[in-house]
Amino acid sequence: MKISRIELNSEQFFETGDKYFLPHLSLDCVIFGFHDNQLKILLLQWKDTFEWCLPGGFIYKDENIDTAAARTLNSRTGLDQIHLQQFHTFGGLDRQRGKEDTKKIKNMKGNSWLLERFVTIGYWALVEFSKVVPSPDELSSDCRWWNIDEVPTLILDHNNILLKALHSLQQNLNDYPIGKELLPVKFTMPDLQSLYETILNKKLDRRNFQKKVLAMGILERLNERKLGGAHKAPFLYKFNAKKYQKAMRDGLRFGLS
Amino acid sequence: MKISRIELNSEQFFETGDKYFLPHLSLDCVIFGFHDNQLKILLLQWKDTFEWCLPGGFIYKDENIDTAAARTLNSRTGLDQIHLQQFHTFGGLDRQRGKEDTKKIKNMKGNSWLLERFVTIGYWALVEFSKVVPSPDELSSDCRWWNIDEVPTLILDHNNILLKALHSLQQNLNDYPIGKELLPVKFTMPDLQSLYETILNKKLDRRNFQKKVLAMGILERLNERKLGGAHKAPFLYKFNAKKYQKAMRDGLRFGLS
DNA sequence: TTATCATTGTTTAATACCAACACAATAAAG
DNA sequence: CTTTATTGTGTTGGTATTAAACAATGATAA
Repeated sequence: MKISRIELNSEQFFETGDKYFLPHLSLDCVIFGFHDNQLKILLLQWKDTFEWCLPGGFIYKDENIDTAAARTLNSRTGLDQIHLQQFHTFGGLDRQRGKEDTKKIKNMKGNSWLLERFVTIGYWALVEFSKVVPSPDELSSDCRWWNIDEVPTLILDHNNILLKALHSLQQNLNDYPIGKELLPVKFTMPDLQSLYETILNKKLDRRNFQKKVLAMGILERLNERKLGGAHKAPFLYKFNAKKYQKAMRDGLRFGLS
Repeated sequence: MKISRIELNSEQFFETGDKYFLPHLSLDCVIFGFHDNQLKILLLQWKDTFEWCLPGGFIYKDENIDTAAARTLNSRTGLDQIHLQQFHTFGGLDRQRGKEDTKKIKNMKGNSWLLERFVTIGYWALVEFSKVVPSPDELSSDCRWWNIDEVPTLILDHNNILLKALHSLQQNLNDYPIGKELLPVKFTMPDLQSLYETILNKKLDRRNFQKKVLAMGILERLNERKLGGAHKAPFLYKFNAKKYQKAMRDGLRFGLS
């Protein structure tokens, strides 16, 4: 489905955005990628204040919130058809930009709807690093990947939102498969293990890990090895799309028997 | 903390509520209780349309969303200091009351802010059945418990919200202790097992269940038995408050080793 | 008063599962 | 060809889970 919406310039946006968007409500996306054995997230930098923040968005008055999240993700990455996981809604009283920002931010006046208090809906997404084309929006000067453990101080409570997203992702690992979205189509067992270790932030046993993920029944081993490394060449694997999706629906763990 | 807020009558509420509350945003509480071996939830009935719905509320412009949820819970049950678990935010385009409702609902006019499209934040809570004093609000004629499997058709997407809340609660059982909020102070092992079976909607093995919950290390067996039953009198237990809270914080399960 | 009943409390056995370890196979580098 | 670091696979011992056996007990009814 093609999403076509009005594009506002920053002045129009600051002054009349509340004609198009739900007031007091926003969404923020924590977009995870994986590259060079490092977990990364996509951050945006404000044009005038140079502050960093999560890529966020607003919800058109006649738009589903999940659709709005997908639209936001698409705008920053160019990607489509990505699973977005809503994980928490943040509604503290501190979620409001200060009046002093109007002095710094071009075109923003003291009565802008953006200076009101906002409740924000948090989503996270897993995307394939190499497929992303980071794109700043009208209000930002830069959009780029940051290593998860080098993220700077972000505006408002965005560092807290990131923390909660990471925690939600870690919880998710126990119940749902992961990797299809973060890895290239063909990958090795060490690649997958490294991904898990990075997200969970701990070392896993190589041999038991292999047994566990194979037991999930969502992997297919190819008759190919990844050559070029300094040592024994590991097999390449790919996900079985059907079984992967089934596991995404039904989950991998089960409760008390 | 005592919450003191303006009380509006229904006419004022319909006409000027948006002066006090965040527009387009609401919250809904799925309040679980347990009685006669049945899982129950608290529902509210609209005065004029006789439709049933989840007890919901709105968020004052200078109020934290979690505080608003606690206030709503308190208004319907009289209870304080209850853990409220936010589980999902619902933002479909169908979340809007029809214009025809103005004909049925007294004092509601066609331009009421309540007829706009709403995004709602879902919370669930576990409460002790016997301590609740169900109290309708200004707009509702009835407030009472319903067995979870006898819940009628609710307004908008409230049946779906309930379903998601139940699922979230079931997931929660795997990772966090439960029961302190739903059972009286002293209870038997069969009581606790019955609670788990009801929520999970499946039978559990009596002996293994006992071992499992005792292994959690949050129960204390009293030198008392529950007499009056037709057969062997079971021991009474109570929760160790400190250990229970620790388990609530840290969880009971751990991820991949 | 006593046998019966249904349920509870505890123990034990069979099974599945998992962390930890051992060792052979192998691609690249020298 | 030998060395090296890593990968692929198998084994082991311990732990957790499931399942079953059996004794204990409070109420009920003969």
